[in-house]
Amino acid sequence: MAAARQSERGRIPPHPDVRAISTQQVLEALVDPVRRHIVGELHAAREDLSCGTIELPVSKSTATHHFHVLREAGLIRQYYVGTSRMNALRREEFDEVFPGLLRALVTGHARESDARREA
Amino acid sequence: MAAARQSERGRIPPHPDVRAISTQQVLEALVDPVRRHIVGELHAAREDLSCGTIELPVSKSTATHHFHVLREAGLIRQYYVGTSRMNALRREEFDEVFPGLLRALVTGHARESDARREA
DNA sequence: ATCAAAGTTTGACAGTGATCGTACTTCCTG
DNA sequence: CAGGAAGTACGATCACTGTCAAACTTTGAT
Repeated sequence: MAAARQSERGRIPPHPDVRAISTQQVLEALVDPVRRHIVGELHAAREDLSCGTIELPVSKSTATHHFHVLREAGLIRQYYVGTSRMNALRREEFDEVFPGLLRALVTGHARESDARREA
Repeated sequence: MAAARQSERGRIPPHPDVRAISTQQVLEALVDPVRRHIVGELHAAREDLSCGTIELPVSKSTATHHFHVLREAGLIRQYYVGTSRMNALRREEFDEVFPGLLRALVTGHARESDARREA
């Protein structure tokens, strides 16, 4: 392979193997509402999203922190496209190790978002 | 009803309606490993357990705190029998509002307990 | 060559929550 | 009724984590 693919250029630290992630780590990641929002949006969008396209009520540096935590918890995979860092939900991989968990939480996310909108 | 049942005597504050519990509150309750252990034990035991019969690596006062959090999060129901405070997992109720969540987490609990035992 | 856009890194700060010991309450038993 | 068992309540620590601003890096456009 003569040239590294564009997606690989932006030295993003290696992603963890989901099988090496503990329930503890996953819950610590998902207990934060901002991070749960990110996961919910990625799940609903059904496509990869750049950090910037997900509206968050925090500063950019804080957002970076949250994406970092999600990546370390095996929930998202990140790669660069130009200057944008893309985020992909690691659905299948995650589901194999924590069956039903993502579904259960995203259900709650959707339900409570609806409730907010109706209010 | 001439006499209050024994179970009702020990003024335990009223239990919340599970439908009024947010995902946020549930996750804050379950992110703590001690509390997850309690839930796991209640789930495995398939019967109500007094606070004292669940071994915990913390002091009594801290244990009280954890049971309190679980009760407020709609995960357990408490009642007195003599001087013992019994704890019942609110399975069905909880499952109706957060379908799949308990199952998903207890699965992880069991799996990781097994891993520890094998080591 | 610049410039702007998109994120990252670093350091500091503040709020929260888990923890403990001590003192207190209730209930059962001898 | 005295003693013990089972928890609770209260305050005080202490560590962690979410937050931000400021300075920096990399990439794409003009």
